[in-house]
Order: sequence, then structure tokens, then C-alpha cells
Amino acid sequence: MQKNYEEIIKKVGLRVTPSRLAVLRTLHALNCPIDVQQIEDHLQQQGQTADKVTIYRILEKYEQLGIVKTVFLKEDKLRYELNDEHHHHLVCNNCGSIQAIHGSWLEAAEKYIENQYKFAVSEHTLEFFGMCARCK
Amino acid sequence: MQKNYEEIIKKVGLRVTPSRLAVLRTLHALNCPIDVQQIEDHLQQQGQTADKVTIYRILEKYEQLGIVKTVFLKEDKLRYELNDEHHHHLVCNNCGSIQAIHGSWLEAAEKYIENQYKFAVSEHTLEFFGMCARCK
DNA sequence: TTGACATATGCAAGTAAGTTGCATATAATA
DNA sequence: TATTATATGCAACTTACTTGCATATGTCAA
Repeated sequence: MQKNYEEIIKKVGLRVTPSRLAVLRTLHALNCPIDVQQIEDHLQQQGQTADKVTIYRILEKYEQLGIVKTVFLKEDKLRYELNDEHHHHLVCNNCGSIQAIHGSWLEAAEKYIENQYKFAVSEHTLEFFGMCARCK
Repeated sequence: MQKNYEEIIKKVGLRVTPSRLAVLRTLHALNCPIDVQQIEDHLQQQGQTADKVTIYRILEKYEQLGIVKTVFLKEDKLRYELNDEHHHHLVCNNCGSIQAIHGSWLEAAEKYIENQYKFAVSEHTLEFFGMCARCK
């Protein structure tokens, strides 16, 4: 994803506001699926406060417009990350670390699904859970 | 999974109660990821009422003991299904239908992850979203 | 540069899934 | 059948997320 956040926001037809810029910057800086609380905290550290409601609304727009992706990691809340290159995560059940991995293991699967079931796959969710190298 | 629910419950060291039996029967009868409300409704139809709290607690135990699996389908709630043979789902974004599919596309991926990242995968979540044959 | 207007934000209040504490009921066991 | 640990129901709670509405602000055209 390009680094010019103002451009990104304008391109999808949204108004450029300090909160919107700061949320994009936060997602880029932390570079990992983060929750709304983490976003709020990070904004505050950057001297850019924003109400949680505002953050939810910004994320909702960003998701609709394809800028952001939601990630569910078996918690009681969602996480958010930039919708850059397609990837998945290794989630450690012990320390909670989240590592991104790239790999397209499902292309054959999706072709099979289209043929076998006449189901047009538009997206999939795939996350791996287990024990990371450090915790082993 | 064997059909003798009483045996299943005893085997994992739980007491056999009408609610526990009915929840197992419901999961088997509906044979698809269902939410707590659906379970409560189905129990009622079967003349076996149970408080939602009880259902949550039963499902929690069942999940810990490997009898039940939780499924997240981008909703504001979880779904539950029997933890039988490993499978995934095709979720129609249009009509909401959920179809089970079998296929082990991730064995190579998990081997790769173990080698490359020294990460011991213990489970994964994988669901497909799109448009089903009927809705196309 | 400014004025008008649609859009964004904040606050307060609401919704709903899921949890907890505790008293009562019931399954297992001897 | 009596005992006891475990299961259940009720009420109250927690918390992620949403909604309504008044105010503030970004954008654009004059």
C-alpha cells in the first residue's frame, strides 16, 4: 500500500480528517491485527485523541472501501489490519504473538469449490493456532 | 461420532442430564453450525427447556472436552457444531446458507509452517464466503 | 477567502452476546 | 436412601459494538 494516506483517503471519496489519517498511520505503524482499544491508545500517544465511536465508524468505512480487513482470532473482539497483500497469521496460544505468513494454499481449493459446488468464492478466512518457536 | 449420547457424555466425565442430552441431540439433528438461540428454540420444540446460561455452560464444557467446535462466520455471535470429521464451510453472503465441505488443503501448508517457522500448528480456522449456486 | 452544505465527530444512551455469583436442584455413589 | 459433588436457573453484570442527535469541520464553489 502506498504511504500517502491523504491520497488513499481522497481516492475512496472520504474527507481527510486528523482521525482518519491517524488511524491509517497507526495500522501501518503497528503492522499487525490490532483491536480498537489499541488504536485508541496509540492515537493518544500520538497526541491525536479520538472517541471509540469515531474509531469504529472509521474502521467500518475503511472496511467497506477495502482499505482495512477484520480479523477474528478467537477472542471476544475483532482486530483490524491494513488490507495489503493477502496473508494469514500464526497465533500462539501461549504468548499471544501474531506472526504474518504469506502463501496461497487455497487457489486449488477455490477452483475445486467453484467446479464441484458452483459456489463463487469471494473471500476466505484462514488462521493458524498453535505454539510459536519461542514458547516451545 | 457415535449416536449414543449418554455414552459420549459419560466418557468425558460429565454427568448425564436432560439438557446435556438435548443439546447433543440438537447439534446432531440440525447438523450445521448453529447459535445459542437456535439451540434454545430447538430444545423448547422438543419439550426440553433450558436457560441460555445453561446452554452456554454446556457448550463451554463440550468445547473444552473436544465434543463441540465453535465457528465464527463474521457475525456478532458464535456458532457451534459437533466436532466430527474435520471440514470447512461455504457461507453464502446472499442467502446465508451454510454448506459443509471436506478437503485437506492445508496439510502441506502446516508442514511448511512447522519447518519454516518452527511453529507447531495445533488447529486452524478456514471458512469460505461467496455466492452459492442457487443465488447466482 | 469566505460561505454553504454535506459529512465527521463526540457524547450519551442503547443493544445484545456472553459471563458470574449464588441459592437450589439433581445425578452419581456408596 | 442418604450424601455430596456437580448442574441448573435466576438476576445482575460485563463489554464490544451500535444508534441518535447536536455540534464541529472538511470541501467546494462563488
